[in-house]
Amino acid sequence: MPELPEVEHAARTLRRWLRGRKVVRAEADATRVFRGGGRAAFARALAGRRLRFVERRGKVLLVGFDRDVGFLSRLGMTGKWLRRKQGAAPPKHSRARLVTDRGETIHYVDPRLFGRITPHPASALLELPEVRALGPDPLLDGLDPAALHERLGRTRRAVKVALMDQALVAGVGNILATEALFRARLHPARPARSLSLREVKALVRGIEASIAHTLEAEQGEEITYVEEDPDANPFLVYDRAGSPCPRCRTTLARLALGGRTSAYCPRCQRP
DNA sequence: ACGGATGTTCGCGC
DNA sequence: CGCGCGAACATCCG
Repeated sequence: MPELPEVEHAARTLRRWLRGRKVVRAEADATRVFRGGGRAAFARALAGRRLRFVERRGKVLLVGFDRDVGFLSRLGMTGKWLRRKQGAAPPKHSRARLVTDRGETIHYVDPRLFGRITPHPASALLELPEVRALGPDPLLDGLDPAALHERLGRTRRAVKVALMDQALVAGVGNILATEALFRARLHPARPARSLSLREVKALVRGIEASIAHTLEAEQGEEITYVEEDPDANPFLVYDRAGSPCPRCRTTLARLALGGRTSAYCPRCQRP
């Protein structure tokens, strides 16, 4: 479930679940989620701690508690946080848990184990190299078309590959890049440096519109992640290769770039 | 059964 | 150093 809009939704949800709450017990199973160490520290340090903040930077969640305790959470490809009432059966693939003073359990669930939880002092989270290395966050910082145009002009990569570089823009993944390029009518393989400022402006609008669109789809019941909605692909072109373009009805094509596939309209998005 | 999936990271080669 | 490519990670789904 992880790209900027989904992670933003996860942050808001986690914030609501844990606001004002104290963690009475924390558990962490021995899995790759804690690669890099900190599994024992997670369980030990969080017991008795009260939430201070849940922040997001790009696709990264930063969770802080009192006494300067905290952790960073990356959801990888299939990570998510879920809440279960007292006595409820744990969800499948629960990898770590926070039991609150209301008796609820907040599970970190991750079938493929691509996600990661890393304990750090709460005050250090924003200063971590992996957080500082992130480019501007479209929601928190906004995107400056002139600055993005300048950055895109410095690479020989395809615009879609450049867009997914977290140092250029934080939080854009395969879906968001695919959707934003469609909205901006830009071919995914266009060299990033070939884009005019006018085209970059359209791209920024495309990114913002795609984020807003996905966030809207996420708003609903507390555990309703878009991905879990069977048969409800809320995207314009992502995963729709072979279907008609929503704009001109031309059959959408598929293209692989940087190991990821894009759907695009060969008529609306010319090379 | 085979292939691909919203991410990150590493090694290899040019 | 920049960049493309493939692989690896582990599970599910069609």
